[in-house]
Amino acid sequence: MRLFKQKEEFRKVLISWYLREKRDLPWRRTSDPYHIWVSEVMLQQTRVETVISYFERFIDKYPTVFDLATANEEELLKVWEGLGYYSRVRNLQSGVKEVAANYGGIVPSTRGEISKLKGVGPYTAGAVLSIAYNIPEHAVDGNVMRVLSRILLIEDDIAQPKNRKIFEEVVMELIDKEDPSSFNQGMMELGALICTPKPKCLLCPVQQFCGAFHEGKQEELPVKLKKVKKKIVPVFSFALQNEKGEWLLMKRPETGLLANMWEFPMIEMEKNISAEQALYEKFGVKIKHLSPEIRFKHIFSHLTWEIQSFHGIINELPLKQFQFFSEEEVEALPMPVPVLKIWTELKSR
DNA sequence: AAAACGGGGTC
DNA sequence: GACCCAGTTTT
Repeated sequence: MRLFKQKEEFRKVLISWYLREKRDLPWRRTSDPYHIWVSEVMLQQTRVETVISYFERFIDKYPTVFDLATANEEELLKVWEGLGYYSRVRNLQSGVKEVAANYGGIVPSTRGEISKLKGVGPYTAGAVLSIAYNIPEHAVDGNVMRVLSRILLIEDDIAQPKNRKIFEEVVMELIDKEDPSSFNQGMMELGALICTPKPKCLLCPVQQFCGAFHEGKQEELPVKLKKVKKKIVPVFSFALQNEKGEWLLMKRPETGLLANMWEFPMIEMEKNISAEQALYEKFGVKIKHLSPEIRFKHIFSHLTWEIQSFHGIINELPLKQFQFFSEEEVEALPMPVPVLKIWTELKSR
């Protein structure tokens, strides 16, 4: 392909564009591998603008590997609250603990070692190695696959896991050995700013290298076939107070959806059961008066909750496994966004 | 290989 | 409503 003869020119153009146009982001003001690592984990499936404030707060609170290694898990979840994919932060702490214990607090600098850390997959490994240590390793994310599929007219389905290897091999052929950090970040920045799903080819610094542009196929690439059919799950949510005005919250299981987050008791709605019946059957609690609160949908990547929330007062003696919290205590617990939404609504009354 | 795993911005 | 975002882990 044409590009093969112009690899050096491509690198030069890409990197000079990147150095000129790159956004000023907090994690670009540091070379601390741990800080870079944190940013990469936060950025997984998450937009840059969303991550910025979380990153600054997180680094402020946990400036070193050792600060994070010794952090309290519930406090950690609270800092992550609203970011989503909460297993990321538990895996991150697990990985950081290993670095503190087995690597003297120094993030390892080989793909073999860093990839063994919890939460560090092929992308994050390559990103930390190239950005923090300037090692020529591939870091293939959605941006890079989109950019390369267009430049090289790669029509393999990027939703298929086995095809990721194609892009990794291309990057290893193409990467700049002198400045792999700017090369990888340049590819991603290009995907974020120019080679977007709806590409801005007229502004593109590497337009001359782009096979898709020459053939007018930039809108058709990359090929991505996977389609997910989402389930709809109707749920009841019960905000219950005891006679002292305290709130009943329950901690979700330690694995699965929203692991270890706190919520008002929630019940998946079956058949045409009433809220009162559901509450009695699941928790053995009888409520005199259950008043309907807000109804709304909460959309996850793989399912949708249709939430009907209720408010009620518990008069009878609560079971011992139930925990009640004051308003201040509730606010300190990590809660997922749909629960925060109900809570905010209740407080506004 | 496919599904699970959050939340929000955009067109 | 569909897409998709600096993906990884579990099944």
